Amino acid sequence: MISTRGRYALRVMIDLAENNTGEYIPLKDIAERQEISKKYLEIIVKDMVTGGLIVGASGKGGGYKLVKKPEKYTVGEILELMEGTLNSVVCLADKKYKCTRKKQCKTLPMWKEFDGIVHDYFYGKKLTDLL
Amino acid sequence: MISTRGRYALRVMIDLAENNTGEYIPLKDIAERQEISKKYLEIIVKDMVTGGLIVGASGKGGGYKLVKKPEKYTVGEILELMEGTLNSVVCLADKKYKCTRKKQCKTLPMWKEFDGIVHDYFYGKKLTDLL
DNA sequence: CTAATTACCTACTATGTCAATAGGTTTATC
DNA sequence: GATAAACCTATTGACATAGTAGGTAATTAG
Repeated sequence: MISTRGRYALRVMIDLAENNTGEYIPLKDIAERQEISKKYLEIIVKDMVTGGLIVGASGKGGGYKLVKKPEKYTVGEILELMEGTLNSVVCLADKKYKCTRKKQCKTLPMWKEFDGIVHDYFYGKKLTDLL
Repeated sequence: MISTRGRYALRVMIDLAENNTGEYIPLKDIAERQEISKKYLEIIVKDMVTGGLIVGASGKGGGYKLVKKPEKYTVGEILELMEGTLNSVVCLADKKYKCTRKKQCKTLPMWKEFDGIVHDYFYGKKLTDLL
C-alpha cells in the first residue's frame, strides 16, 4: 500500500505544478490548501529536495518550487523516490535479500511480470495527467 | 508490498495443488518442502481454512486439502483473502476511511484506475498458471 | 540592524504490523 | 491408549507509520 509519504508527496507536486509561477511557494500555503499537517509535510518535502524532485529556498520569499517543467515529471519517479520501491515483494525490492529458492520459485515470474506492469503504469503517467 | 502471509499462502496453495491426491496433506510435509516454519504456517493456514480456501482435518491421516479443483482458484482470491485488500491506497481499501477531499481529489481517479489493473491481473491469473 | 519569514534540523512518541516462537488442548486413527 | 495431526492462546522483538515538539540557520524587508 502506498503510504502518506507517497500520497502527500504527489499532492505537493500537484500543488506546485498548479502554482508554477517561477516563484517559491511557502510550505505553509501548500499545507493549508492540501489540509495536511505542515510539520509532517516538512519531513516529506525535505526528502523531495534531497531526492532532487524540488528545490527549497529559506527566508522571506522562500519556499519550494519544481526543478523541471511539470510535464517532465512522471508519477513513477515521485512514488518510487518516496516509497523506496514500487516492487510488490521483498524478493524483488531488496537487492540484499537472498533467497535460496529463487531458481525453483514458482511465483517469482508472476511477481516480475506484475512489477513490470506496475512500473509501466506509473512511469507512463505524467504529473500533468493529474491536473 | 505483499507480505509473507500472502506469499506463503500462495506457496501452500501451489504445494496442495501439486499434491492434490484427494488425501489430506499434513502441514509438516508442506512446511518441509517449502522450507517455511511450520509454527508460523499454522497461523496462515488457519486463516485459509476460515476463509474457505482449504479444509483441515485433525488426527492421524489428517492435514489440509483444497476444496475446489486447482484450476478454479485465482491468485487474486488467495492474495485478497490473506492481505485483506489488494487496493493501493487506504482511501480505497478501507470502507470506514472518510475523506472530506474525495470529491476534489486529483489523485483518486488514478488510484482507482490502477487498482482496476491490479485486480484484473491477479483475478485473471489462475493457480494452475503457476504450476 | 533588526524583525519577520521561511526552510532546515534533531529528537521523541504512540500505535500498529510483521514475522515469528512457545506451549498447550482437542480431535481422530490405528 | 499411543500417536499424529489440527487447533488455540499468548507473547515477543524489531521495525514502520504518522505524526508532534522545539529549536537553528538563512534570507529579505523595513
